Amino acid sequence: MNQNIALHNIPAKSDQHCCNCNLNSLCMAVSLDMTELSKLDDIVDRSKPLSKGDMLSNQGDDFKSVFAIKTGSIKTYITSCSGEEQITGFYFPGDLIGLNAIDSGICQDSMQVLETTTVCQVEFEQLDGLSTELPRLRRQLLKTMSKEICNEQHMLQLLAKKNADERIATFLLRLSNRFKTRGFSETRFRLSMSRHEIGNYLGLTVETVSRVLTRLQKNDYITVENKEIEILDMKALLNLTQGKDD
Amino acid sequence: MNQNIALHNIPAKSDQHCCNCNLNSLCMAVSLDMTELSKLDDIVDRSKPLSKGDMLSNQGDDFKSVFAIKTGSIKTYITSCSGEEQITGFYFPGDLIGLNAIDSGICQDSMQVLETTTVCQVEFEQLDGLSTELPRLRRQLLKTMSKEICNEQHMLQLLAKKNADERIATFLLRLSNRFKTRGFSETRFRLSMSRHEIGNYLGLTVETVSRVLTRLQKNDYITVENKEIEILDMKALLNLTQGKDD
DNA sequence: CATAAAAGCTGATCTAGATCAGTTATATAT
DNA sequence: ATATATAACTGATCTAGATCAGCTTTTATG
Repeated sequence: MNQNIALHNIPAKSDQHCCNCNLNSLCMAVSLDMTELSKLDDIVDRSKPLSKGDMLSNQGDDFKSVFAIKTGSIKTYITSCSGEEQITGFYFPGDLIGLNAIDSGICQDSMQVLETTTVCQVEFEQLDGLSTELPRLRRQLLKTMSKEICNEQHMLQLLAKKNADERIATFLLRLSNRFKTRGFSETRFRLSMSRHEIGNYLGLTVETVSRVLTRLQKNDYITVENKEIEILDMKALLNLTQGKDD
Repeated sequence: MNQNIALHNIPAKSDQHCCNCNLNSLCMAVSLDMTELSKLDDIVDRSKPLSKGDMLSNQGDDFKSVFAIKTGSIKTYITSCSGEEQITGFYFPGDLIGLNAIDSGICQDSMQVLETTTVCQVEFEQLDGLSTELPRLRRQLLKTMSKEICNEQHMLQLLAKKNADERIATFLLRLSNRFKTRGFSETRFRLSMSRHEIGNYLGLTVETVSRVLTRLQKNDYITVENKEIEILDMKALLNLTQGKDD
């Protein structure tokens, strides 16, 4: 039996439902049952793949939708009145972004695609409406925002207190952890962002990012080959993040 | 007629209801009508005044309640595994704190009273329950968290990109703004936190905080007398926050 | 009220990381 | 495949703010 033909018999769209999505245990759909999933599914718009550089939102836009990432990665950044950019986060499959615009009704940050990426778009008013009948969805939205606040509080600590080595080590371990959660390798992964973007996010210059990565490689904590990272000594990196240098 | 006696005829508790609270247009009660306010009132516990140094929560505690500040001020901070503290925010009357624990069910930060302070305590499970019947309350909780995320994103930018003068100027103007919103003077106020705490929050040492405050005073942008601040030249401070030095 | 402790200020020195400058490698376009 | 632009790396130098040290002022305590 020809597998290709068999595949053709299955409508391509069949995977394109929340109930079949392998991320429904990560995104806002977590904890919903089949009936609830289908209600969520009704208000989700799925995009064709977006290309590197595409914008999901621009700071100042009217707030309409939130986005759940299916594949790829996205950076969010705020632009100060003097035009300076500050990257506020990198997001991966299962992440839900855009909720920070609820208060003002205006997009508070810009969202740019870092590599070929697909997203699920949900109009916030519809999501908010659905959450009135699905307590678990309501709770999940609160949880998502709560977690986002905690993440940012840890970033505050990183920026206020940690040196360059500690920042980079923390960054790599945090990525490693997030990839692990998503079922990818925790020791080998590809950085979809540039050194410049890493530096911007971590409050360091490109040069410092380069130097630290080189140093970590010389210590045999990691190997770096362009955007490919392999973590060789997780424990050493973890010690670094805690300010120990032995 | 003796006013004191007249006052005695009014139960002391009469002000102690959401419907009479002068902060009900600032805290989570914003946008609730009288009926809704009274339902919120039913689940609010009001504390006797807390003293400087008292803890509202300790990082790691089970999450039970959120707090709305009535008078005074509170700092929140996270403690890293190596025991280092990072102040994550200063909070004033009308502010609602504790929502960042929703995700984990564990208090993610410690909350300490900076001066004599009174708070309204609300069990989160009750608040969450009430929010199912009061859409405006539900929306307000989302807004509060959304705003908190945006605030922290601006702090990320401050810590990643701004120099010491810009950080202090931004800090003072932000305080000024918050006092203004609360009906206090925007040009004269008292810092309830120490120089050490300001430095910790802004990623600076105490010495640098002192030096910058002295410098701003020498430039006639502000006057500093211990904890009393007067802003003399709002525009100059604003220019500073935008990285202009003329 | 006296006294100890904590908070705040200021000068001198040091250093992590920024800045500047140049090279090499990679990605994109022709 | 070749040219060009962009990203990444590395060395040399500079500097903002940390660190160290000593002093003064304010606050807390018996």
